[in-house]
Amino acid sequence: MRLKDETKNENIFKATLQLINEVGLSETSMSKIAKSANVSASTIYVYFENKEDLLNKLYLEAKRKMSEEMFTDFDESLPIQAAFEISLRRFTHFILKNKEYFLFIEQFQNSPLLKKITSEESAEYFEPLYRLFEKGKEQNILKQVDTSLLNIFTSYPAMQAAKEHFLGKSELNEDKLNLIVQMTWDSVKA
Amino acid sequence: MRLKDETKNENIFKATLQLINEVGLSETSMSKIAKSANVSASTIYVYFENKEDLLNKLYLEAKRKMSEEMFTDFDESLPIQAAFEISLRRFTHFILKNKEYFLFIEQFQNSPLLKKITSEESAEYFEPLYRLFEKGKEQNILKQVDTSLLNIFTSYPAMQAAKEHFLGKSELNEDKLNLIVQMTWDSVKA
Amino acid sequence: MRLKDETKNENIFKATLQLINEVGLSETSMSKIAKSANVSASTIYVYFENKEDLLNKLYLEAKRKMSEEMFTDFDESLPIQAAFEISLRRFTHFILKNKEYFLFIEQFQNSPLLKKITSEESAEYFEPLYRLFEKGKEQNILKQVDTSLLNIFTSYPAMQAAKEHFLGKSELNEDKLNLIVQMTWDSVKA
Amino acid sequence: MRLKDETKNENIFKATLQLINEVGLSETSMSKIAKSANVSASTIYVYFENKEDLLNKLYLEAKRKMSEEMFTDFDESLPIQAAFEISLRRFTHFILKNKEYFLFIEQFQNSPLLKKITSEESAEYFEPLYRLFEKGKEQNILKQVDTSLLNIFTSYPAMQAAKEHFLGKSELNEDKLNLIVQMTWDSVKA
DNA sequence: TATGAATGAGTGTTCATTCAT
DNA sequence: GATGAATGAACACTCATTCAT
Repeated sequence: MRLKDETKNENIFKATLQLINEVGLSETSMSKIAKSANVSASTIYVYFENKEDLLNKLYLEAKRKMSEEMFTDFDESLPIQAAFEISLRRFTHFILKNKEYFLFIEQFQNSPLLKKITSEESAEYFEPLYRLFEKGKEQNILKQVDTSLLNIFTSYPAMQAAKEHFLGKSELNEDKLNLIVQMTWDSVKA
Repeated sequence: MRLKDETKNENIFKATLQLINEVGLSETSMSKIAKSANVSASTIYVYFENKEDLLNKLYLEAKRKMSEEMFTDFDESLPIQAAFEISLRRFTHFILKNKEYFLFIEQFQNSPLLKKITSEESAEYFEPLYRLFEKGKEQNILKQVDTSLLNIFTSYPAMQAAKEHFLGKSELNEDKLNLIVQMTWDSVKA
Repeated sequence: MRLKDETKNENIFKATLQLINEVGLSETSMSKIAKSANVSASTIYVYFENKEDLLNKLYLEAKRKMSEEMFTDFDESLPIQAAFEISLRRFTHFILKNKEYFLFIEQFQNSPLLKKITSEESAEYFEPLYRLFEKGKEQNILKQVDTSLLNIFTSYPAMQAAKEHFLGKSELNEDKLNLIVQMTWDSVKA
Repeated sequence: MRLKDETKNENIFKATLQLINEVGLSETSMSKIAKSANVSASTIYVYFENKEDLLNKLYLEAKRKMSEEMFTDFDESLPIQAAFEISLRRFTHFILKNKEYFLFIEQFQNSPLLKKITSEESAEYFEPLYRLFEKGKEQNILKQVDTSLLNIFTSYPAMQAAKEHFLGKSELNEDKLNLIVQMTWDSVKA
C-alpha cells in the first residue's frame, strides 16, 4: 500500500483556513479546497468523512492550538489580577498572530454548522480561565456575576478590537492592548 | 407604468429576515425568499438589482430602525452617565424585541457580503452615540481612549449576552441587564 | 412570461423511456435524460420535483396508457371466457406495440424506487380485470383461488413471452399468442 | 505465491448477496461489498477482474446451486406428471429457502448487466427439465408447444408468487403451492 | 409590473478502479 | 496476496440570474 502522506492532512487544513479567510466560510466549497490543496476533491474524503467532519476537526485543532498558547506554563497560583491580565494578553496575542485560525473560529461559531458535541468538546480547553473566574469570585476580587458574563466581558471586546484591526479600521498595537486590558479589568473587578 | 408595490417590497424584506433567522444567511436563496414572500423569483429583480442589493438594503433598513428606536426623543442634554445608560438599555431592548433584525445584522456583518460602502453609510445612524462619547471624554467622565474602543466595550458585551439569550444558553432578564449596564459603565468610565 | 412548451414534458418522458430501454433504469441519469431530450439538466426540475417524481409520473402515465388500451370499449357483459381472452390479447398487443413502456414498467416495478403510494394509485387502473376474476369465481367458471393468483397466471406468462420476443429469443406471433391464451385459460378455468 | 484464500472468495459472495437483498443491486457498490466482507476494496480485484466479473460469477454460482437442489437424485424414469410436480415443488422450495440467491438472480436477470455469454452458460443447468418437457410432448401428455413456452408457464407463476410472498403481499404456504402446482399442470398438460 | 421558463455553473458526495508498497 | 491512498468521472440537485411575454 501507498504510505499515507502526513502533510496532506495539513495541506487540506491550510487550504481550508486560507479560503475561509479569503472568501468566507459559506463560499468555501470542497472543490475549492481541493484545488487550493492540490489534490483531487475525492482525496479529501480519504482523510475526512465529509465537509462537516473536516470543519469540525479543523475547529477542534484551532481551539486546541489557542488553548495551548494561552495556558502553557500558566501559573494558576498567581494573584487573580496578574493571572487575568496574562490570560487576556496571551489570548489577544494568539489572535493577532493567528489571524486565519481566529477568523475561522469566529465564522464557524456563528454558523449553524457548529454542532453541540463539538462545542462541548471544545469548552474544556478553556477550563483554566473558568477556574480563574471562580477563584476570583470566591476571593471577592471579581464581581459576583455569572461566569458566562465574566467571560463575555473578558473575551469579546478584545476579539472585536482584533477584528477591526484585521479589517484595517483601527490598529491594535501594544498601547491599545494595554487600554483594553485596563478597561476589561475595570468591567470585571469587584 | 404601474407604481411599484410598496407592500411587496416589505414582504420580500420580511420573508428574507424570517428565512435568515430560520435557516441562516448562507442557506437563504432567492427562490426560498420568493416562495416565502409569495412572489415569483423574478419579481424580486424588479425591486432589487440582485441578491447583494437586496441584502444591503435590508441591512440599512435594519440599522435605520435600530437607530430610530435608540435615539427617538433622546435627550442629549442629560448627564453623561444617564444618557449612556439609557442608550445601552434601549439598545439591548431593541435587540431583545427585534430578534430577527438583530440576528440578521449579526450574520450579515460577519459575512464577506458586507461591502465597505454599506458599512460607512450605516455608521452615521449612530452619530448621537459617538457625540455622547466625545462629550464624555471632554468632561473627563469617560476614559481618554479611541471612540471606537468605547463603542466596542459598550456594544459587544450586550450583543453577545443577547445572542446567548437567543440560543437558550443563559437568560437575559432585567437583573442581568442591570449587571451588564454596571459592568459596561465600569469599563468606560474614567 | 415565456409560454410553457407542452412538448417539452413529453420530450423528457420520451428521452427517459428510450434511455431506460437502451441502458437500463439504474444507468439512466438526469444528465443523460437532459442531453437526450435536448434540454439543460436543470430544466427537468422545472417540470418535475426530482428524479423520483419524474419516474413516478412516467410510471402512472404508462399504466394509464396500458389500461386505456385494454379496457376502452370493454364489454363487461360478455361471457367470462370471451372477456378474459379479449383482455389477455389486448394486454399482449399493448406490450408488443409499446415495447418501451412495457420494459420501463417491468424495470420500475422490480426496483426499490416503486413506492407504495404509486403502486396503490396504479392498481385501480386494472379494476375491470379484478372484477372479471371475481365474477368468474362466482359463476364457478374460474378456479376458487386468490384473485392475486389468477392475476399471476394471467399476466406473467404472457409478459415473459413478450420479454423473450424482445430479446430475440423466440418470436411472439399470433399463433403463439393463441397458444398462450389457451394455456392461460387452462390454468385459471375451474 | 500464496494460495488465494477460498473463504475470502466466499465472504465476498456472501456480502454481495446480502447487500443486494438489503439495498438492491444498483445500490450495491464495490466499497460497500468490501466493508461488509471485511476486506479492502482493492482485495476484491485480486479475486475478480471487475464488478461485472464478480456478479457474473455469483450468478453462475447461484444457478448451479439451484440446479443442484432441483435435480440431485432426480428420477428421470418417473411418470411425466409426477416428475413435473416434483421439479416444480423443489424449484419453489429452493426459492423459498434461498431468498437471497433467488432475489439476486431476479434482479440480475432484469438488469442490462446480464450478458448473453452468461445466459447461455447458465441454460445447461436446467437440461433435465428440458428433457422432461420433450419426453412429455412425445408421450402426448404435454401440449405440443415450444419447450420455451412450457418453461415459461412452469417457472414464472411460481417465481412471481414467491416474489409477492417475500414482499409480504400474500403468503406462499403449502396450500397455495398445491394450487400453483395444479394450475401450472393444467396449463401445460395436453 | 409581474412571472413562468430556462440555464450554466456550481454544490457535496460516491463510484469503480489503479497505483505503490 | 493484500491493502490504504488516490483519482477522474459521474451523480442528483440548487443556485442566482436572464429571457420572453
